[in-house]
Amino acid sequence: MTAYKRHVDPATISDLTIARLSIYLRCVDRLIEVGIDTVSSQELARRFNLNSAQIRKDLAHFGEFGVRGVGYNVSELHRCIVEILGLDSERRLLIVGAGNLGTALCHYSGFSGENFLVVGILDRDSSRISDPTPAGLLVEDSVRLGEIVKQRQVDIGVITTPASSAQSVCDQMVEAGISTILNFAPIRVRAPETVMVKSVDLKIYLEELSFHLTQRNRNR
Amino acid sequence: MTAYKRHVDPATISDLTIARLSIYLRCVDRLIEVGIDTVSSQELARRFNLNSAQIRKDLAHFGEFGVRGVGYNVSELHRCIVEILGLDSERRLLIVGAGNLGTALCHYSGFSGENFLVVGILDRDSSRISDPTPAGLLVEDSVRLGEIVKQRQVDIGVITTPASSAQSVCDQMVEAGISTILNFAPIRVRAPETVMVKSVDLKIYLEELSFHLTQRNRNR
DNA sequence: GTTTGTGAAGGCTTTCACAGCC
DNA sequence: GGCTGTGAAAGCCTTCACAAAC
Repeated sequence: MTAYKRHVDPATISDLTIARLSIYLRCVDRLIEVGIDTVSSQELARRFNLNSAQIRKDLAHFGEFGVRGVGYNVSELHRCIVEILGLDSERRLLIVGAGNLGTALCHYSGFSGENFLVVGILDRDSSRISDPTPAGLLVEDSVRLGEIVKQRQVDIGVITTPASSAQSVCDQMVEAGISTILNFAPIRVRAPETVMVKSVDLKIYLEELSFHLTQRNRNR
Repeated sequence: MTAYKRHVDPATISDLTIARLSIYLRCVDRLIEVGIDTVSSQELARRFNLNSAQIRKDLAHFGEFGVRGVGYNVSELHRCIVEILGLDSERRLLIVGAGNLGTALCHYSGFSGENFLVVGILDRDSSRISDPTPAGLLVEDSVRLGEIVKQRQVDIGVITTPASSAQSVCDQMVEAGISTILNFAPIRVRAPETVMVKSVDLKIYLEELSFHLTQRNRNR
């Protein structure tokens, strides 16, 4: 039983639209905090620096949530976006690579709060194994990856190894049956079509900013 | 004296092109490791899962680096991309928000290696102040932000506070003269046109993956 | 022969603007 | 009056395909 009706084939919905739904969810959260219970797309756009037509179009992919002449009911909108994004189900994460970034994400609230839960952190370097992370998880040996994925019902694999081992970790994850991977290693990992891989390279953001600093200095 | 000539107004170059230059740089790094010294756009595309026309077009914004019939000289390409992105200058970062993410980034190699250097980490919570981070930096009081920005010649401000304080930290950074900001708080911060703000919301990636897991389960 | 650099085409995304509804 | 939902327009990005260069 769903609270919303899809208007279009979900496979045709752009990742950009999905990413924006997350943003809208943050906005709606803030409106709830402030105690607002009805909001128009214009008001949302004005408050959070968005485009009202885009908000309406994004939401329209999933049904008709609004009331013409009135706007959207904030708590209903919240419920619908949560359901669309599947945030009403628990998602179990396994982090592979217990370096700085891996251990950090392990206790980063965004990664282990509400419906997301880190169920393990692995490394192949024996000197890191058994260091208890501040979150209370032990670092385990990555040779146990396959076993752990099954035992702990991992939904999402997170790669935080150096570039050199990322592809092999990805292969092991796919082999173990993981179909959804978040990769922080600075390399494009390859996986079968059926596996969803999302890559995030934090250094790219710094390098982009560096480019803009360079431009700024030239224009002086 | 620059190693490359711009063909177009840099302001018209898309951020997507700049982000890809970072990716190309990683690829070129790997080619250098492997000892390859000439590469065609086709070969680059094949090896790293890219599009050859796009590589050529991206590079063409900044000059003519290739030799027709031959390809690109790997070390020259490396030098040029480094220069375009401004990675030949030191970039000094100040992190504000000494929670899990902030302290993690502080010793994440991508953030404090080569030309990027974390010169300070601040928090307004007195219980966090003076905890030495593993990188050896002390957490300082964020009331000193303006002073520290000037003293330590900060180039890039990094916001790792909760959403609720992000806008105020951003305002303080702008006030202190920082023109380039990387924001990890899950909120769109507002800044004057002259300030470049890049936002990264790690939770969005998880929520996107969660959406795809939901789709997958429905289609069963 | 090979490969670059690039106009043109195609595809995708955002924005406009208004009919339809409250 | 107001606001949503949406076709059409505009804008942006990627890909194709080939002339120019080696």
